Amino acid sequence: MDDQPRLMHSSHGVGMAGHPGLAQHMQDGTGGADGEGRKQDIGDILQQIMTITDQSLDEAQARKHALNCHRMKPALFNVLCEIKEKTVLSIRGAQEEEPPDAQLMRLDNMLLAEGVSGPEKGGGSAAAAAAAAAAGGGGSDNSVEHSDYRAKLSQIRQIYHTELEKYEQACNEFTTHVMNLLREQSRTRPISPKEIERMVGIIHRKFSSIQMQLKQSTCEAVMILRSRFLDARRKRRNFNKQATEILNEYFYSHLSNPYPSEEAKEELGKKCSITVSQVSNWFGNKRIRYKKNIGKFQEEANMYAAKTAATATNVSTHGSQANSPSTPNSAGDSFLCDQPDAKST
DNA sequence: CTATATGATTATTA
DNA sequence: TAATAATCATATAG
Repeated sequence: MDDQPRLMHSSHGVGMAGHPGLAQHMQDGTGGADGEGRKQDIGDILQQIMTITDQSLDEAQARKHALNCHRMKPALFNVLCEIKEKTVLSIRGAQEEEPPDAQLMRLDNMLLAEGVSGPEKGGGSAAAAAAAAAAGGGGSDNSVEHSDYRAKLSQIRQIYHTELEKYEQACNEFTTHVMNLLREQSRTRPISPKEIERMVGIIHRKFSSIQMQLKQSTCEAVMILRSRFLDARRKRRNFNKQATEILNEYFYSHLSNPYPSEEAKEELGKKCSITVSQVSNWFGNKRIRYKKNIGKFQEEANMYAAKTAATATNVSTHGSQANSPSTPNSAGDSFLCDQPDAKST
């Protein structure tokens, strides 16, 4: 009873001022009579552990078998189980959280939306085309225009699925392997189902992080593909001369309020054989660019003013209109009300 | 090849 | 929700 405190201090005398150190005690042995035998045992075991890597596999197997057949083995195993039972409580509950990872969900959603991870549309390309046409609501050339896009997309899809399957398979393989290993080991050391479960969880997490990389890169590829094929900016064509003529005529003849109504837009679109949204784009661009640099458009403005004047006179058969087109902006250009900065160089 | 023109998209605003 | 402003990506002129 009074042995314990003495063990701590007796051999050192002056107690090291702070760090007793476990190794120190073990080396000292403290001269205890009962420690001698155990020390010997521990030394033996350490020796065995140190040399275990030098042993051949057969030797190790033989030793393992011998241990397994040892008559004390069941009893020792029970003891191990008991100890483990007590200590396992501490590690349980340490890692239970499994957040559904927003990043992964985003990727999944996107892949699903792009039809990469969705159901196989198979050879039913006709059905897909029909669906696309129906969705487009009249874009007959839509499917033709995007056929190579879809081809590339399905290529990506195939790669994605192949890789995914490969990872899945590898994961299963590895899991099986590890479980076999654990089962094998559970003959010599106690392994709870919980631990196995945990191990499987760890493996799955690792593999799913790999899958996440795959999904990430697939998403990137799809995005690049999209921007390459579906971005209308990449295949921009100028409107033909006549169309711009018509649009400019309207713009400069409504310079004080160049905001065509929906009806007018439809009319213009029909005349120029472009869509209403293209008309809207054109007017949006025209307004902002005109406002930004009126000087640059002066000439154009004069030209179209003259032109409309000419057609007007043509219609009215009256030519002597004192229409001076040199300063067309002097009138109430109400849409210019807010002049930010006339960048005149 | 460089600079400008131009149609389309995106973000912001009222 | 449409207009605006900024920006992109190409077309075209020089």
